[in-house]
Amino acid sequence: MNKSDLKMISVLERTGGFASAQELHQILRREGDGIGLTTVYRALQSLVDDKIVDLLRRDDGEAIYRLCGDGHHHHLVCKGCGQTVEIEGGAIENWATAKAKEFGFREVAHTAEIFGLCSKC
Amino acid sequence: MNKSDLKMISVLERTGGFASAQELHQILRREGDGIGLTTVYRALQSLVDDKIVDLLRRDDGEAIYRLCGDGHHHHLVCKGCGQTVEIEGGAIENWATAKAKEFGFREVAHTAEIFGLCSKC
DNA sequence: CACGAAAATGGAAATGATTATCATTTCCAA
DNA sequence: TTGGAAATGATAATCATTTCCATTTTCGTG
Ligand SMILES: [Zn+2]
Ligand SMILES: [Zn+2]
Ligand SMILES: [Zn+2]
Ligand SMILES: [Zn+2]
Repeated sequence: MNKSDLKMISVLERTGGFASAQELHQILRREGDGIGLTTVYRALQSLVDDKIVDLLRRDDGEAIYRLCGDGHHHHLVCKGCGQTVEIEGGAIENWATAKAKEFGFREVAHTAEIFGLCSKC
Repeated sequence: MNKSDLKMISVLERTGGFASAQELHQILRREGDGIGLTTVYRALQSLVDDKIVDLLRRDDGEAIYRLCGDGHHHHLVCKGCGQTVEIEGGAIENWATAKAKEFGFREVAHTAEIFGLCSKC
């Protein structure tokens, strides 16, 4: 956890929803920070490794990042403004376990996200 | 649905699980087909538009494609060999609807996939 | 069959995100 | 203070995907 990591956490907090590495870099530059693009990528990767930020993909494949709470959870994401709500998996957790067992799969993990328009959008 | 589209369906059937555009192109070339990379991308995109193949992303963001049955369903994917089983969403469908309503989201869609190791791997 | 328009094709160049290099700077403990 | 490790950032390299454009194929019509 070095200086750049903290800087990335700070800008992610301020921007709220998602952002790509390139966008975060531009934001910092605009604010007068001379941080290099290389360092932005390195810091984000480090935060992803430490499970402090989530990495997901835009439709075009570009990586986007967001701060993410501890523990296992899922997301409800607004397609309009990017606002993200962390939610419990509820019944999904059992569903995933049951389906995996049914087909003889081991060491299972799962992903589940809901996309839609929030009340403001 | 032109000649190239059918060719891509054929090679996807033969390879079974996932494959990237580059990989599918190489396979066809190896088989003596002189198809161009551009055409491979075009055909795959067309099949995705027609919902005949699924597009998802490798960890590094590269697009991978797979044949996909009709209607809404989810997947159980082997991390080892890529074997994919199409499964029903079951409890997920209600979970997604309920969570969306709870937070005032409209026009919702969802994704859910389970990853693990199949009995052979 | 012959002709022309429209669609399909594929090679080459352009694009753009991400990663690799590498010289320089910053940290920090001894 | 100092020597080495870690961090930094400019630049170049990579590589999937898209764009361009000239050529070929397809296909309906006369
Ligand atoms: Zn919104
Ligand atoms: Zn879960
Ligand atoms: Zn397997
Ligand atoms: Zn579903």
